[in-house]
Formats: sequence, structure tokens, C-alpha cells
Amino acid sequence: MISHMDDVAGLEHDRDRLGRSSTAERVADILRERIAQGFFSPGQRLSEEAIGAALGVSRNTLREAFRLLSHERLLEHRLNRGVFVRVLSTDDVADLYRVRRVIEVSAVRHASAEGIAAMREAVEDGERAARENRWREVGTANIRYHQALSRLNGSQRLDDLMRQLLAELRLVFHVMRNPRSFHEPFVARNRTLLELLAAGETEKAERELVSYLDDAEALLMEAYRPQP
Amino acid sequence: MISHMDDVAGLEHDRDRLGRSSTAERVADILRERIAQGFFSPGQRLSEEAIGAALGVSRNTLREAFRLLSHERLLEHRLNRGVFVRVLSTDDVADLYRVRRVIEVSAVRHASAEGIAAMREAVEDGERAARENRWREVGTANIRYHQALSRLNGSQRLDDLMRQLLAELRLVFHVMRNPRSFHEPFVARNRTLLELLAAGETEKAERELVSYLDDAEALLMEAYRPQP
DNA sequence: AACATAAGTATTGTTCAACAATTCGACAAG
DNA sequence: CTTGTCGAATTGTTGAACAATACTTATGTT
Repeated sequence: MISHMDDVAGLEHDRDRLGRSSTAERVADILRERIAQGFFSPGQRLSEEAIGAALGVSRNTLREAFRLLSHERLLEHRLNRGVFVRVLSTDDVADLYRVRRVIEVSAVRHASAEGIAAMREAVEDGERAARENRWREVGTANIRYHQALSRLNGSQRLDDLMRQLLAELRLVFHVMRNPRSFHEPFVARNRTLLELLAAGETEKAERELVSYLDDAEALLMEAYRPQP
Repeated sequence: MISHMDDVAGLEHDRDRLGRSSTAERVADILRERIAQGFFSPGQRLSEEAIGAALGVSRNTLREAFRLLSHERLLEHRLNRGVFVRVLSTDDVADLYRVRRVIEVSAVRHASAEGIAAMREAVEDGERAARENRWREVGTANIRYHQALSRLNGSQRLDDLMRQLLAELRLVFHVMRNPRSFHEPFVARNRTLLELLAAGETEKAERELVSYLDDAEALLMEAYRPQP
């Protein structure tokens, strides 16, 4: 009997992807994607009645979804006034990059062969998309790159934090008028950092990463200053 | 006209302390405290009907509170089965200490005079409580100490992460039979680390901290192995 | 006795309708 | 131009209802 179980053992890994589908969570998934794609603009209010009617769910269920996204800092819940798509201040951007420096610098010190392979894939995807002038894809490849970098830490919780953090940053990206000017310089720098890590040059890699993040923050701040 | 506005300008800072009291959040506060104090045991199921009746709130409101605490990883939501007080595995403990190493080591590198003062207060509270054999207070002082340490990073988000992380660790502490044996050694080590930081010996401080966390993790794992 | 199956119960998931509480804009009064 | 008041619109919260799922107990078969 047990011999038959061995065939099924591999499935246990995917088990959590089955049961975890309550309506509220699926609603949250939909809204999260819409926000990430810029379908909802920062500052926009999300009406319970309108969205509830549009998705065909009750207000209570929708409110549960709102709570989830508020906790992820994608929505902002103001008492008796509703939920709004988060508007990041320059202080928020500064804080996000403080966290990125902590997590990603630590990741560089934990570099491993398998982890670097995942980064390499993201780099090549980004380079390919850049050659074909698909800058939206360059952006997503860049996000995958930094997720892979963060994963070097080997911590589920830091991965979650990084994912949430990059989702917040997307709120800023959508405000920028010219995505190419922001993403273009970092295609090459992703490659540079990758090769330094692959060569075991962690010292140089760390310096490159810090300079990388400083530049990215400065560029973002520059593009973000006008309308705060 | 604008000159009159200057008087009010200082109030904007306190604005967030006004509205923040919805029933669901207050319920979450109560439950969070109960969990922290070990009133609810890890693994215990929290019945919607029972707790809703005890607190005098409707199921819908209570469920919103459950969502909040589930997202903080204090409760675990299993579909169609209810919410349970989280039971941490040894893998969880290992992950928590991975995150602590990243955050706290980074904090050591950002040490500043004002931040160290807050740590000194926590150290002295802990030493006082230890002299008077109040080991529960030693535990809370220790938590305050590490929160103050984390605050050296100067990041709101890292502070939040640290607070959540220490709340999770409390779930483990309650399983231990003898709190004294766990907390006692670290009263002196908190002082040691503090003085190294105050003296600007960041190199030594970092080594001490890493060794500190390694020992704490090992001790916790040892006490935690029997019953998972 | 062991095991599978089926019925029944309890609990959660979701919706709906209602009302209280709060915000916001408009308009009037000073 | 400020202040006060009214009313519409929206959120906050409740309670009840029903569906969907999990747990328990009883039942029947081998």
C-alpha cells in the first residue's frame, strides 16, 4: 500500500495551491493585479458598492479583501471614508530603499550557485526584452531579478517582504512618464552584478549593489518630486 | 491668513492618533494581547460563535479581526475549518532567526547616539527585573531592547517587521517550561553588546551579536524539539 | 472485529437587508 | 469670509439566513 503512496508524494508540495481559494482571497488577487498594472491610479477611491457589484460579491466579502490589501500597503484604509489606492510619499520611497539595501546587501553575502542561476535567467529575459524595446517586460524581468537576489537569503519571510516591497514600488513606477529612461541603465548593471557574484567577488558585488540602489533611488526621487 | 495656519501646523503630526479605532481593529488588539500573554495556546481553535458572543461583536466584524491577525502570522486560517493560534515549526524558528540576523546585524552598522540611549533604558529595566526575579518582565525588557536595536536601521517597515517577528517568537516562549533558564544569560549579554556599540566597536559588536543570536536560536530549538 | 459507507450535526463561507455613524458638499446666516 | 445646519451618500456594524464543507456518529458489509 505504501509503495503506491510514493507516486503521490510529490504532489504534497502543491497541495496548498488547492484549498486556498476563498472568495475574498480571489477578489484580493484580482484587485492586486489591477493595481500592479496601473488600472487603478494611486489616490483613487475604491467604492464598496461599485466594485462589489462589478465583481458580483457582497460588501462583507469585499471588505475582507480590502483588509488583506491594506495590510500589504497597496490600499489605504481611512475610517469611515473608504479604501484608497496607496499614494507613496518621497519618505516612503526612501524607506523602501532603506529596506532594499538591508535585504539585498545581505543577500549578496549569501550567494550560492543555484540561486545565481535564477538570477541569470531573469537577466537574460531582461536583455532580450530590452533588445526588442518591450520596456514593460524589462520592468517585470527586473523585478524577477531582485526577487531572485533576495531569495539568496534563504528566508521565506524575507521573500514575502521583498515581494510586497516591489509591489509597493510599482505604485511609483506607474506615475513615471517614461519607463524606458528608468529601466534602461539597469539592464547592463543587472548583468554586471550577476557576473561579480558568479565570480565570487562579493566585496565588489556589494559596492556595486549599493551604488546601484543609490542611483535607482535618486532617479526615482527625481521623477517623483513634482507631484507629491 | 496664512500666519494663523502656522499655529495648527504642528497638529498634523498627531492626526493619525484620532480616527484609528474601528471595532474590528480593537477586537484584533484584544486578541493579539491575549495571544501574546499565552491566554490562548498554540494550536487552539478560536470559534467564531464563542468569541463573537464573548466580545459582543458580530461574526462579520470578528472575521475582519481574524484576517488582520492571520496576516500577522499569529493566527492560521484553514479554509472551512476556522482560525487556529499559530503553531510554529522548528523551520519557522530557524527562519525567524535568519531574519533577525539580517535586520539586527544591519542595525549594528547604523548605530547612533540617540538610538543607543533607548537600548540602554531597556537594558537597565531588564537588569532591575532580573535582580528582583521577575522573569516575565525580563522577557518584555528583552523584547524592547531588540526593538530599539532594530530601530537603529531608521526604517518604519523594518520596525514593523521586527515587531511582528518578536510577536511570533512569543508563541514559542510560552511553550517553554522554564523562562528563567532562557532569559537569564542574555541580561548580561544585552549589556555587553550595548557597551560595545556605545564605544563604537562595531566590528566586535557584530561578532557578539551573531554569536548571541546563534546561541539563542540553539537554546530555543533545544527546548522546542520534544513536542513538534 | 475491521473497514468502508452513509446519514446527521456543527461550523465556516457568503449573501442580503437594515440601521447607525460619519463624512462631505451645499446653502443660509451672521 | 467664517460658521452653522441640513441632507445625501458612504462606510461601519449587526443579525439572520442559507450553502458549502468538515467532523462525528451510526450503519452495514466482509
